[in-house]
Amino acid sequence: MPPRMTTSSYAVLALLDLQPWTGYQLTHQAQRSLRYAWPKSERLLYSEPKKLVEFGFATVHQEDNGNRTRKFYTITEEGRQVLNEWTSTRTQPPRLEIEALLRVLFADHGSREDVLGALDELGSDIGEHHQAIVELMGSYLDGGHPFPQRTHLSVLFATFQIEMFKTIERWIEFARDEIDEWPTTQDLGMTSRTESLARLLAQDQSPLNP
Amino acid sequence: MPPRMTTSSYAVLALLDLQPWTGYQLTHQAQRSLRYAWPKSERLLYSEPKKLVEFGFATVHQEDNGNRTRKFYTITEEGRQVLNEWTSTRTQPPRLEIEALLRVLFADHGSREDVLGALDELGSDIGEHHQAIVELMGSYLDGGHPFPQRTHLSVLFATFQIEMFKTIERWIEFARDEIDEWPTTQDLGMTSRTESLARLLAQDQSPLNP
DNA sequence: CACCCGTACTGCAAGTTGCAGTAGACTATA
DNA sequence: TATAGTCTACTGCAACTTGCAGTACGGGTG
Repeated sequence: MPPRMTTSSYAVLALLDLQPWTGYQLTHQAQRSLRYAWPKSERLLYSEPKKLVEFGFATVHQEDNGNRTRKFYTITEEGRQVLNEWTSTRTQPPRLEIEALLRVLFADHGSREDVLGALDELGSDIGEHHQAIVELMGSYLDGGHPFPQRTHLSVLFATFQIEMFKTIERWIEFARDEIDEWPTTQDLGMTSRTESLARLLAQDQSPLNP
Repeated sequence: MPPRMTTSSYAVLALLDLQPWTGYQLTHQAQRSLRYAWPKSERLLYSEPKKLVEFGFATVHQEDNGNRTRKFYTITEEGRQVLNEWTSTRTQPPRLEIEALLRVLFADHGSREDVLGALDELGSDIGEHHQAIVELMGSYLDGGHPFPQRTHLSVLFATFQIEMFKTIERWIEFARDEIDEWPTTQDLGMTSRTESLARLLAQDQSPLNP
């Protein structure tokens, strides 16, 4: 019956520590800034601040804007406290959900075009976010960080994203080249190319960076 | 009321296409082979084959093993058909959930040791799986693939994993070095190091591979 | 004045997870 | 030979999370 503080609750609490937000603003801010570390749905992001109020880790006050009201959430002293305590708890293991990879693993149920299409979708998703983060870094240099004292954290985080995106994009190109060599998706087994690949991997060497 | 075929349902169906499995075997097989493309809980993996039977995409038959029964699930012709149709549908966007990164982004609520600890946890999680996949590639070379005709797919998938793991491990080292330079976690803002980092990222260059 | 888009949410069903619980079979050790 | 521990083989349930539909106000455009 009683809900618990989840990682998502702490993520929202950490945003509230920056400034008070409305539910609507929180959903947008969270989806922009937390998307590649802790992606959460709009729906959840509306619910979390309510939970925080129940716990006493945030307060809510209404502001009238014409005929409608907006609810602003503000962190409390207790909220700041549990946020600080959270930093020394154990983290959950990482979790990568990439359906396009599943399509590669089971590519033998479809055509070469099918699996290449899945790679295209992955590439354009990643490409969009890649471009966005590069542009964001440009804006930081022009003095555009909304919380300038936190720039060192944002930039270190962005470094991860850029590395990740570049890696995925390089692999997609590699995979496309590999699949272009296949006459079909099925029953190829241990070809000579696959064998030399496996040999590299078994020695923990990267086939992408020669 | 009526459940739908989810990506997880297709993933299980694809495993059933390889051979019949019991629920217990499915959970283990799925967690070994799909873990880094489509990680799902043991609980769900027990439920999915039941759903497939309801849909008529699998059949179940009991085998007696002493005083207990094991339920084996087998794919049907309709199951094979929908599996083939699945390959040309759109994929879901990728989703990376990494709590350790959230700890980096909000590192200013704790000590340098706290955030370094979170990076350690990420490193050992990734390290374990990195080692496992390298060993798996070794066993493939020794003729150990359970479905030899699928080796080309498994190895291409493994290439992704190795690249990903190496990238994360390199970034962790980089981040550790960066954090070692910080006198504290808070309010550093745009230091000269951070600025040169941001400058590289804004030009879409990797600071890790000089 | 109608229509569309952005703001600002809520309700609900279904998908998913973690944990506790149940229970038989096999193995090592005292 | 008793018993403890581990592996096999699941089920039930509460809580967490998502996606979608629905509601409704405000501002700008034609």
